[in-house]
Amino acid sequence: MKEKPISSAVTKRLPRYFRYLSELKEQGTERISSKELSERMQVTASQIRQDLNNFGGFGQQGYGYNVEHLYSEIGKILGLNRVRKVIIIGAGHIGQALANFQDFKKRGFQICGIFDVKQELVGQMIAGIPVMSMDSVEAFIQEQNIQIAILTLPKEYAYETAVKLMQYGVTGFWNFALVDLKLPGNVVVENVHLEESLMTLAYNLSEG
Amino acid sequence: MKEKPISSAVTKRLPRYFRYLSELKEQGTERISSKELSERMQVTASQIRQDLNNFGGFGQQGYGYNVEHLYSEIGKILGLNRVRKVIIIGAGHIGQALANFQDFKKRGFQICGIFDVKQELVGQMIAGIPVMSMDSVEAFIQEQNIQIAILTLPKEYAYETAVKLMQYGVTGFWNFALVDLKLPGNVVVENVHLEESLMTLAYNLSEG
DNA sequence: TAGATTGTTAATCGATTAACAATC
DNA sequence: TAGATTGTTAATCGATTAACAATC
Repeated sequence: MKEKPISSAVTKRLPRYFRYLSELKEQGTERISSKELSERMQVTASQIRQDLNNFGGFGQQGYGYNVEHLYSEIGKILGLNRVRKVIIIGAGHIGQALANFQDFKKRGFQICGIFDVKQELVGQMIAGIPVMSMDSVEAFIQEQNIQIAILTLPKEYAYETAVKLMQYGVTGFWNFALVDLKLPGNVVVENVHLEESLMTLAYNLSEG
Repeated sequence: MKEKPISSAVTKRLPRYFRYLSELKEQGTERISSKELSERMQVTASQIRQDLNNFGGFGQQGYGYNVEHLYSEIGKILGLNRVRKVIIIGAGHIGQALANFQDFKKRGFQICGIFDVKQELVGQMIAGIPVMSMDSVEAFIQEQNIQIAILTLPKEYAYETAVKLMQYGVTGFWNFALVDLKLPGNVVVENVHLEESLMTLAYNLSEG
């Protein structure tokens, strides 16, 4: 049983396939060929077939892919079929916006609490979720069995906080702080570096 | 004069170089070799030298790179040395969070206005910026010479709105709506698809 | 069956890494 | 000068695209 590791070039494209399939499903489209999908998505049909075949043969010669089935398979591959408990660290503007982010539920992410070091924020409700003190985060993670932390705190505190949260049991981070978290051990970090995205925009604008 | 197009693999790494150089500068480091920087950034020294040499020879044999100088050069390449006028379309949670995003100013992005179709939001102040009606966006863009629009509106309206804004004079979009904006003509679109980032996190968590 | 379209192998292309002569 | 480190060419690696036999 040799596990062939799938390149991140491929896995980063999965959510986009998932999105297009979700739209096709809503439109009531029953089947789609790699060629048709490639035209919509502006990629090559070859790439679509190669990508999907990393995970299995979901299509059928002469027919294409069944939209409903492929959608559900990619959902499973992405791990969207399970529920995950999440906390937000930092009740600032971005933390608040994310607490109100409606897509979480749809994707199995359950926001259980928001934490902040600022005592004056504690007790406040954000999107129906109470802001709690960072003092209580350890007990909360362990009692509630929290897996994921969303980091929306100043970059200065991101690393030390992440290390502590790991020790309490967190295994995944959605990191909005502008640092590269080099964490020891087996954790997953997904970065959203807004500032870098903004600079890329600036660069491309400067090109003409 | 043959303009060699620089691959996006390279240009997407520039903001990260910029960030590390900014940190080095703050620490007071005067010079750095590609080898030293490669260790900090966890990339190869070869890649750093290759990347930088797309834009010019910023280093010096036997010495390395002058931090201050390289920082400023990359800033110029990224186009951070000019001021750009920006509006936010959509005064929802993400729009509000971005209005409060402090890094804009630092990078030459000047938020001039926030627009929303909801009349009850009009007149409200967000981060010292007034929310205006979408009815007045055309005149505003033209009078104020707005270049960039940040799209934080429901995906259903993103495309039609973007097309209009283009016609009014906007040349760049920072798009937070979950659609691939295929816009006609010469505009720059930088996407921030939070939902896709979240799915990537889910996928990586599922791997173990 | 004939036509369509997959799954997969082979060819191409581009990006990354290694190596080293040039030079500060 | 000797040592360090660049800029750049060449080698390697990986990802994308093309092609086509298999098959629904």
